[in-house]
Amino acid sequence: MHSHARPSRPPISLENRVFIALLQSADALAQEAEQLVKAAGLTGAQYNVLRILRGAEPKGLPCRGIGDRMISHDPDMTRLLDRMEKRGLIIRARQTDDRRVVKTRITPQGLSLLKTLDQPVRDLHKRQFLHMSAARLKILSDLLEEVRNRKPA
Amino acid sequence: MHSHARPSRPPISLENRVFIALLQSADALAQEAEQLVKAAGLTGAQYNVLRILRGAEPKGLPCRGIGDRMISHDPDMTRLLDRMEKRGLIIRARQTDDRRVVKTRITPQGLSLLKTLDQPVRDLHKRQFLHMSAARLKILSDLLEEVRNRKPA
DNA sequence: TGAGGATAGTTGTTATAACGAATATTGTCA
DNA sequence: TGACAATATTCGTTATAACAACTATCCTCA
Repeated sequence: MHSHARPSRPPISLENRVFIALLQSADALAQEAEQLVKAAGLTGAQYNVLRILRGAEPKGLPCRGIGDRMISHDPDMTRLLDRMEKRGLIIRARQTDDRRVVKTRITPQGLSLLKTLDQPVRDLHKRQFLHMSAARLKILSDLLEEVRNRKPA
Repeated sequence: MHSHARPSRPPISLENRVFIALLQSADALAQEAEQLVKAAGLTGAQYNVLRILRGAEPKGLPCRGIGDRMISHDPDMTRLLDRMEKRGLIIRARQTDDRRVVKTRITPQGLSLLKTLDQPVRDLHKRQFLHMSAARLKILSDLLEEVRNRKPA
């Protein structure tokens, strides 16, 4: 055996290739979006929370409900919301009927900040998929749905 | 105007839906993989580095080269590699011809650790896409390639 | 009614990520 | 050659993520 022999590598399966392609594509797209919202002083997670809370108006959502709806589930919702509350983007109020629950709502400031990002984000996504036909985008959308809706083994 | 009016939300475009679906799918798959390699005491990034370095044997790679090949580019390669070197998974040596460059190689320990994960990771990916036909996987693979190879506007 | 368990959220701690500035080395060209 | 830009990596600092333990409140049912 040579000391410089290439270590045996497992064959790359189709599944493996799709896995990697999926993660790389997502990371590239997410990076661009992250950069965009960073100009408004937001992280991707914070932007995501704001959008969720706008969609949850006027009722607001409990801490857990936000976590469930997030793209990538954040295990430390409390302090994520702490920072956003400190900046006046959201407001929290403990429920009177069930005092365990803290309902979070987006503030007018949060809403107006979010509004300034709506068009730029839409434009970014248009650019990100500009080279793909609507038909192929639809197929991609369906396939991704299929990936997500798999039954856990 | 009502105080409880729903804030106006921008219409959700097809591009937007695909963006979100892509990120959610990637996150779900990545989470499972992360859990798997965590059993071996590795983070996803560390596992990724080990695979890259196995593929780069016997030459090894400079710090920057590893970063370029990673799924999600880590801006702090130095300390990521520091931790791995401390655990004996990799070894670093400054080049003599260009003393700016530090070449990193995987150690036999790193290789054997990686080897114990090969089969479990392959099995996981098989399970993750078990419900999809090879034909549809191929289409997905091609579409993702199309996403990644877009020309920057 | 009251003990045990479930649920919602918080907090402490440690490790890692993110960002920028700094160091060292090499290439370029006036 | 010697100043200046480019390249490769490291370091200092701050913010955030990850994990686990903890508090408070509510629910169930013997």
